[in-house]
Formats: sequence, structure tokens, C-alpha cells
Amino acid sequence: MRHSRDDVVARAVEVLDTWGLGDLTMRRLAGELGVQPSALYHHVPDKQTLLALVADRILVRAVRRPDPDGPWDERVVARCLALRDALLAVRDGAEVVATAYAFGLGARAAHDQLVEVLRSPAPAGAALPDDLAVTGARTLVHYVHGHVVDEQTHRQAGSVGAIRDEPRTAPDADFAAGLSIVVDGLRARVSGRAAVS
Amino acid sequence: MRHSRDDVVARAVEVLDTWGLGDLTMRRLAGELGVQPSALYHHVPDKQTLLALVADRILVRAVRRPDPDGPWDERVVARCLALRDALLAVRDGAEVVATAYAFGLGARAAHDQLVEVLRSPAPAGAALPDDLAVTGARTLVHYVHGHVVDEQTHRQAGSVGAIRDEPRTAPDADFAAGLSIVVDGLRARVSGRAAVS
DNA sequence: CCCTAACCTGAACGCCGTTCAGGTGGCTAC
DNA sequence: GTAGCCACCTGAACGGCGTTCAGGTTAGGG
Repeated sequence: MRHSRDDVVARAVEVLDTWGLGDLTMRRLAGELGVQPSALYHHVPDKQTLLALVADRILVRAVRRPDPDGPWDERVVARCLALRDALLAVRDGAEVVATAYAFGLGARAAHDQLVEVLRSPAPAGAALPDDLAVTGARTLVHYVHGHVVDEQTHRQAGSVGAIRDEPRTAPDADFAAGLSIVVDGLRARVSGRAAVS
Repeated sequence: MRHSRDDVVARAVEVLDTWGLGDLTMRRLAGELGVQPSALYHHVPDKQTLLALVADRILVRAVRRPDPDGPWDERVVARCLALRDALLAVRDGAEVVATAYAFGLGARAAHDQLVEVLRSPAPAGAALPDDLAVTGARTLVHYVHGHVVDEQTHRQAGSVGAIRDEPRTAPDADFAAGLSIVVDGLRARVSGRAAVS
């Protein structure tokens, strides 16, 4: 059977989820598609580009989720939870997305949505000035990436064994607690009583 | 010349700083030491362990820096800036440290120091309850890791070329701005007027 | 002075990403 | 209906990777 680029990327996500990033190999992916490794290079210039496409595909689930009506802080929390869910839905998803984001190869959709929420006008919106909305969105994205990469890597490392580390507190609650700290920091700026620090 | 484990780790840091994580290879490191690759396995069980030792060595500079007297928030900011400086001092330092941290292989010293600052008693300290101090410290570490991995990866990707991305705002200012958002969120909890969210 | 243990050599194994010259088959254009 | 184009693929190869293993060398304590 002949394949399209979408087939390749979709199958790459499956391989990633099943075997993890370390075993997402051009050779294994080719085998999974019933094809020689060299055939992949007719759909994708190199592995890095493939991973960027995988990242975009992982993020689609988060980006498509409509954000609810409501005060800006609830919408920010909802967006960040949606982002985390999308990253957690695929093994090693956070590392793939964070890398693609850092390389500037797509994966910015989630960030851009947060900027939009942060500068939407009051009363339902935050109405931060543009530069602060960008900084706030970036801070949120960095927190989410940092947390989920940690959580996901630690989970996989534990399942492989050879990790002697006290068990962690419930990740969901820990993520929500940290997120609400960041959102509180943003709130201080929205209401105008920010510390200049 | 015969080598010790410290030699190997120290040289690994140099290789990392000079060539980056992708080219920190057991073979290259061995060559740099004037030794066969197999000789490294007398000092270190595998590459992952070596990278954990490298991470600890990178963090030493941050951890040794004494924290200043002063209000807790200033000390938190100082510690986070010191952590960032240490990560930035070596090419791809943040990725190495974040991975070692997630694997639970050392690299927790910076986190533990932040917990200490957050629960030290008033008036100079924050005196948060233990679980909140841990959550706060973890949130700070996740933010720092997220930010510096992004910054460092992006810089290196740019220097390699093949990255079409609008230039970023000054990373120092951006880091400080995001950090002060998180610290504001912590302050809301210290003074007792936290939002429950 | 010997012997033990730390350090190292050299060769090999099975992977990896990527390249390249060439084959094949279905669709379009005449 | 057939010629040709082009997307898709094969098969083999290249250099490099982490890691293992059997055996050699050398420094330092008894």
C-alpha cells in the first residue's frame, strides 16, 4: 500500500505513544508502515521535521477545544489544562512539543491562544497590555512544559525501573496548584496592584 | 595518563560546552581524554549516569552561591537567577539538568534550597506550610527549566541556521518578568489572601 | 619483590539517520 | 490505447552511535 505524508505522521504518533521517543526510529516507523526506511524521506526531509509535524498533531486536540465563556482566569486555567491533557495523551508528548516549540517549528498555537485570552477586553477578559500578555503567555507555556516534561519523563523512567526516588504527590493536584500560583501572579497585574520587584 | 572519574566528568562538561549535547559522545569524550571508548565504562556504568554527574557538576555553581540576607522574595529571586546562570553557563546545560531532575538522579539540590527559603520563618522568611513550600519550589523549578531549556535550545537552533522565527525579546528581561509573576503568586499565599481557584 | 586491583586496549555487535541510483505503477494527455 | 511523467518505493551502502568482553599493562601496598 502506498502512503501519504499524513499516514506517516499519524503512524509516527502511534509509534511514539507505544514505544516512547527513544524507540521512535525511522527504521521502526518504516517497518510499521511496511516500507523501507529510505521511503520515509519522500514524505519528510528529515527526522526533526517529522517530529515537528508530530508535535503539531499532538497539539491539535488542545487547540481545537473551544474555550468556555467566563472570566479570563478561568479561561486561562482551562486552556492550560487542555494543553496538559494533550501533552499527556501521547507518551513523551511534552518533550516532543517543547523541543519543536523551542526550535520555532510550529507548536506555537497554544501560546498564541493564551496571548489572545490575556489581552481580551474586560470585564470577561484580562486586558493586559500586549507585551505583558505575551510575557504572561510565555510564562504559562514554560511552566506547563516544565511540569509535564518532568512528570512524563519521571513516569517513564519509573516504569523502566532503576529509579530510587520517593513517590511524588498526585501530579494533577500538583499541576493545578502550581498553575493557580502563576494565575494569581497574573491577577496581581490585571487588577493593577502589581509589585514592580 | 590515567584518569579518575572526576577527570571524566569534568572533561564531559567541557565537551558539552564546546560541541553541545548532540555531539557529547562516548567516543568523542574518549578521544578527548586520549583513551578508547570502552575505557570510560570503568568510571561510569553508562551514558545516562555520566549525564547525571554532569548535571550535578553544572548545578554546583548555583548551589554554592550563598543566599543573601533579606526578605524571602528577594532570596527566592536570587536563587532562581543563580540557577539560571548556572544552566546558561554550559551549552545545553538546562536540558541535561532538567532530564537528570526528572529521572530523579540528583539535580534536586536547587529545588531543596528553594523549599528551605519558602518555609523559613517570618519576618525574613515566607513561612509557608510545608506542602505549599514544596509546591511553590517545584513550580519555580519547572518555570526555570521550561524557560532556560527553551532559551538555550532556541539559541543553539538559531546558530545552526535553518530556523525562520521572529527574533525574541531579551531573554534576561523576559525571564525576570515571568519570575516576578510567579513570585507575586506566592506572595498572595504568604500574606494569606490567596484565591482558592 | 610480587601481586592485586585499577585502568586500559582492540575488536566486535547491533543499532542509528541519511544518501543514492534505480525500479514500478497509476494517472494525464494526446 | 498508449506514451510518458511523477509520486512512491527498493536495496545497498556509509559513517557513527552505545555498549560488551576477553585480555593486556602498570602503579602501589604487603
